[in-house]
Amino acid sequence: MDYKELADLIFPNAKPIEYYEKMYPERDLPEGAIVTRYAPSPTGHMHIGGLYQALCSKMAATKTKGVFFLRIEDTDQKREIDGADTEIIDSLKEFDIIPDEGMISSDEWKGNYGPYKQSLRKDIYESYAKYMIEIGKAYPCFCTSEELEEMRVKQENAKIRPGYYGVWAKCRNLSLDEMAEKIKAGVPYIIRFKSDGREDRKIEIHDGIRGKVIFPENDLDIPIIKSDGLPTYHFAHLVDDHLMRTTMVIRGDEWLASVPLHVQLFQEAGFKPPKYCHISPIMKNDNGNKRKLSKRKDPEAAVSYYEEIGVPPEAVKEYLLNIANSSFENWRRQNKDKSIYDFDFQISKMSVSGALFDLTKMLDDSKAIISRFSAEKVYNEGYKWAEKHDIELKKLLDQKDYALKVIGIERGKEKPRKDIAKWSDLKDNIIYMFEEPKEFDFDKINGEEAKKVISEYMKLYDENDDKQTWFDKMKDVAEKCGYAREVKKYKANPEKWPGHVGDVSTVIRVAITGRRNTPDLYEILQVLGKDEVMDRLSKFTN
RNA sequence: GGCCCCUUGGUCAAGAGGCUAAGACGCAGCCCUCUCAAGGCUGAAUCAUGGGUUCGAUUCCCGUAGGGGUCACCA
Repeated sequence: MDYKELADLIFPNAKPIEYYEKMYPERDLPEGAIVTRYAPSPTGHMHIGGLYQALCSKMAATKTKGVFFLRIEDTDQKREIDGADTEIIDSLKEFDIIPDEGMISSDEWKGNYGPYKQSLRKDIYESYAKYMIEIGKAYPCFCTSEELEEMRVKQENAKIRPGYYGVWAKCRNLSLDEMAEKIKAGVPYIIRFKSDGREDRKIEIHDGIRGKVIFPENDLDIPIIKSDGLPTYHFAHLVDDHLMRTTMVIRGDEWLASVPLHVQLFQEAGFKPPKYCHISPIMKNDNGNKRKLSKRKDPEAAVSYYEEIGVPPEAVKEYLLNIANSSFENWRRQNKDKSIYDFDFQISKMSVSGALFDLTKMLDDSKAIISRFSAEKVYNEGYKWAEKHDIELKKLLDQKDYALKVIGIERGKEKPRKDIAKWSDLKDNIIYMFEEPKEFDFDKINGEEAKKVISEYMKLYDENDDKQTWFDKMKDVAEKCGYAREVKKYKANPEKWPGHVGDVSTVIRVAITGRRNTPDLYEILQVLGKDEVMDRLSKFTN
């Protein structure tokens, strides 16, 4: 019995790897092009950290005219959640982080290196597992989970490093004949990697974000094929990223400690390892303690949260990009209308320590983005959101032509209004333009005095006035009622008048909108139209 | 616990052996021919800690503390 015979016994039908090597050739890409991927497990809702990884990967690939693909890592059937894969696909679409290749539904994909879903690649893994056995780098292990547990307890009690290695790796030293015998006898087994690493030797790793990191070599004979016949993460990573010709692996830093194993796997298999980039998680301050954003505890960890409160996907991305490369926000200020893909994203500039999530800052980004949207876009996005989350807002927006005018107030100027951070702010922002206010809290000028101001104003009001004329009339009203025409003059001699033109316009503002603070009053009156203005004002004079 | 990584204002952070240690969010104040939102200006606020190396360290080295990650037939 030799390795070849053992391999044939275990995987009699597996194709030689040359078959796949030919099927998935090296990619013909320009110099320096990065081939990278987002490779989530479909185990739950899409997480903001996942979106962050996908964004960074897409940025890196796009910048170098490379390839960004989506691979679904569903080798753990126990943890798999139905529909999670399509949720991931949909989320990426929603955020316009479109993969060049990868799954486009539960069972379809685009691209020449598929399937891009691990459960569909079982034959491929078998070929490569067989290959590993043939070259003497893998072997069957017959230990039961009870035996492994027992071993772990022993190791723990003896205070030695736990794991399947060295003298603890019992099956590693079985003769090939013994292995074959057990297999023929039907003893269940898994396939393990045969590590030649030594724990007392160091390996230097060059991470694309962290720089040089030194680890002990891996000496664990880790499982590569589980008893269900599917590969473990590590082995699937080796096979897939080799065959998909990945050049850069961008993933969460929980994988950093596995890099010695991974480069060893590539080396022993005779393949070229990718460049690794481990990104730090997004954290949250929990009572003074920093911790990873958690799907269970933190609503803001789920990407769906932003859709629910109505933060545009663009804003979420911009915020994430700020965290990734802080020079982004300066760039953005200089390049307000450019696509994010024009930004010179540097994966190496990413922070090594995890950033605390800051919703306030994201909302600030969001305000800036929404302020630059056209009225049509605000209308459309707001409407889409309202249909799902706020039926009353939807009703208002159903008066489309009028709603567009309302939304257009102070929009499209050099300094557009920045007062909407999320669609859930919209209704409160515009409601008084649709419904007459019911409560009026006049400020300085109230009661009979306010009535007088209003009736004087009604005498002069002409909807055809331009803004200057309109404001001059406001000053006339102020003067007529005994207030200062100019704020400045008033401030110079506050004892001379009971108030100024600002106080007077506040009366009109409150009478019309029920609020003391609103956008430009002139524009509001224009949009409301003469009839409505007179109607609202006359309530106070009758 | 072993191994690995990290530590600049409240937050995100730039930075380099010698700088008044950028910028952004937030906060405070002022300005801006009507209020807000903006915008402009100004301000308060930072190099975890103890030792070295050095003429000089926040930057380099070592230790300490704190934080994070990892040690599965999970990814």
